[in-house]
Amino acid sequence: MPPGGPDRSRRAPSGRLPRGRRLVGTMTTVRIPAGWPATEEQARAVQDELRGRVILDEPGPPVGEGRVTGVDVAYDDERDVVVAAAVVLDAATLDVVAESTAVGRVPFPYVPGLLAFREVPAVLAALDGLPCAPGLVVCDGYGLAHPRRFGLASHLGVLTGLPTIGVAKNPFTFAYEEPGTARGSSAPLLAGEEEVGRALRTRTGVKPVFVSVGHRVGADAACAHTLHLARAFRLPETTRRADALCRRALKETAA
DNA sequence: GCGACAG
DNA sequence: ATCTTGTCGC
Repeated sequence: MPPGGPDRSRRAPSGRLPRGRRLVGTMTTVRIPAGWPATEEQARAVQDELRGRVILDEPGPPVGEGRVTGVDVAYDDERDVVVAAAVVLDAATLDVVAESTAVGRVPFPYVPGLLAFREVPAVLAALDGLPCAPGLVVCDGYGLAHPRRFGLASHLGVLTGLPTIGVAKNPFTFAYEEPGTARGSSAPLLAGEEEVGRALRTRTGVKPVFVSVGHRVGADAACAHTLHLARAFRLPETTRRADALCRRALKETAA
């Protein structure tokens, strides 16, 4: 190895060179945890056991103060690769404060109701790689709104102890009445008679997002945070940032 | 039994 | 989630 570090004169074929901003922050390699569920039955048993540890009676952090972190995951199932990203924003300005990514092998197939077993190890690693405390964690998916009331946001909350909420793009199997057309309008997300979340309109006249409580945050606060984070677009800035980062990291991992 | 089903 | 071109609009 010549002085000055790796040889950068060798170039990938033109056009395959990553353009744009370089990845910043840490890039962790994830191992599938020992004892990670291998079957759907085992995974459901884990959910049934951990569900009792969810905390639902805390109001959660104040809106617009401290830090808020978005987490998301991208896949290349062909290559058995998963990349997670965690992006920390200043809650007042929504400026990016820190970023972290993690790469690993896909630990579980996609099964509705068992999404967390696919995403959690990589997300935990991405959170671990952050140089600062995450504050409130906003997940791409559900928390309480789940067949066994223990979705991704609940799972991540219990494992980390952090306050979490889930903001999903689809109603999953749940029912809801169309909320009012104005930004800020909401309607209950229902599992039969039980309210498990809210359909929340973040942009006037645009399809709502589906908010549910994860861990240590109440439903009203979860919606207030979501509205605060989704000023210019339908989705919260946290998930937009995390989504963009893990996709970019996935592409640059393949190359 | 059949279909639906966060990402 | 991912596969994918152009297209309409600010």
